[in-house]
Amino acid sequence: MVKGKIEIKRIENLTSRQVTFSKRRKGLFKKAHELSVLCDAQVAAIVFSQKGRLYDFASSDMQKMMERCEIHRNEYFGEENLRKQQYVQELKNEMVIMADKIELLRLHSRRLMGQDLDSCSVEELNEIISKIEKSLTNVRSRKAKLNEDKIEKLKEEIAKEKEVFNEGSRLRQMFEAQPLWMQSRSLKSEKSAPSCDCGNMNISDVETELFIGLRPESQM
Amino acid sequence: MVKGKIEIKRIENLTSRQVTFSKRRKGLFKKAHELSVLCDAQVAAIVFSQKGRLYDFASSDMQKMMERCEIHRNEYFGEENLRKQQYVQELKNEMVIMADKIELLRLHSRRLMGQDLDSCSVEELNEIISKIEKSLTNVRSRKAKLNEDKIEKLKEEIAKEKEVFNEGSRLRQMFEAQPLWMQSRSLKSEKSAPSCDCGNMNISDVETELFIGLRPESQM
DNA sequence: TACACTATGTTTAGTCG
DNA sequence: CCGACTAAACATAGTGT
Repeated sequence: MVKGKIEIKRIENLTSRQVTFSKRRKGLFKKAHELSVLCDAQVAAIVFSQKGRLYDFASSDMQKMMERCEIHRNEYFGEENLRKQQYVQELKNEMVIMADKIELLRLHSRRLMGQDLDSCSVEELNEIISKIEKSLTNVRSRKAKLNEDKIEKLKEEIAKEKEVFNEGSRLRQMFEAQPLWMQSRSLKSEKSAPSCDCGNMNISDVETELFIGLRPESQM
Repeated sequence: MVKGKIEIKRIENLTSRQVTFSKRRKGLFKKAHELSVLCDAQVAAIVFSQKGRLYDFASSDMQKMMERCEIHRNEYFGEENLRKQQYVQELKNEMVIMADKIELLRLHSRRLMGQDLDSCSVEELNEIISKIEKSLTNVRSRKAKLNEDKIEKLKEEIAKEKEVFNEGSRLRQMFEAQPLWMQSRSLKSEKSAPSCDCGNMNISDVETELFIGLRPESQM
């Protein structure tokens, strides 16, 4: 039984630590109680075990204890609260500004729409008219641009169509100019496979054009 | 030097009590500290003296200590906080809605002003044009109304002026139609006082008209 | 008032059942 | 795991300075 003084540092042995925790906790609360009685003071002791379990002692009502405690720490808390209130106030101010902006924009829009003009002088009306006319010009020119673009596209399409049509009619002309024996031969080859062995034909460019017309890069 | 065990009850002697308070308080905090270190626990001790003075010890951060304490005891506080946060969130949501509204109104205005039309189709442009034309009609008709009102007022003014003028010229005509002797007499009376004793005149209506002309209810 | 001292009571680490 | 035990360490009431 060798009992020596102990170092104040974490007890590594779990069991020892738990036992000591229990004993000393009890001792602490006893001392707290004695202090409160002997000296007529309010004493509270709060202990959280490693596992997060709460043990507490309070000489008088714990709630009152805590309230008094909060008076002291309210300095911090109060600041926090004030900061939040200021933030809310800032938000509200911004909202007022936004609401004004909305009202102004709405009025502006309405005037541009030719409403709420009762309070306008002739000069103001003139200004609005000039704005609207300018705007009308802008919108119309935009529309005109779009329409022109569309027309341009259509023209191109028509041009292409025409191209195809011309190709067709040119071929037909050539076809009609051919001697009859050649016509029948062409018809026959069209009906069957497109493979044609026409090594004995002298109008070779017709054949060439026929294939170029189907290639994507071919243009007028 | 008689030292015996003491009863745990309030110390009546003030000085003794204060001394004991100091000593035992120190002891309590020391024990609290030892407990926290030896057993790796969080320990807090709070002492209020009779005078209301606060002494406290906390093994780790007091704020954290209190927060953990609040987890156990504070439902009201948490709710309060949550309520505030929700309020702030509501404000923020409203602001987002307002911002959207502003953006929409701004876009509407800009379109009405003939700007930012790139993304509009021809149909949309037609709609805008029809709006603007309607608006232009409105504003112009309002302007016309104002101008007409103004013209009406001016006409009235001119009519009054004319009235006064007519009165004057009629008087002049009558004056010129008078015989010479009467003219000189009139001139003389004009130069002197307007008082005229003309009882021997037979053109009495002239005299009457002269006075009626100055009355407010007289009209052409 | 405040500190130092010390006899004595109290607490508790380690041990045992 | 718990409680009991015990001696060493500790805390402190009363006292003196």
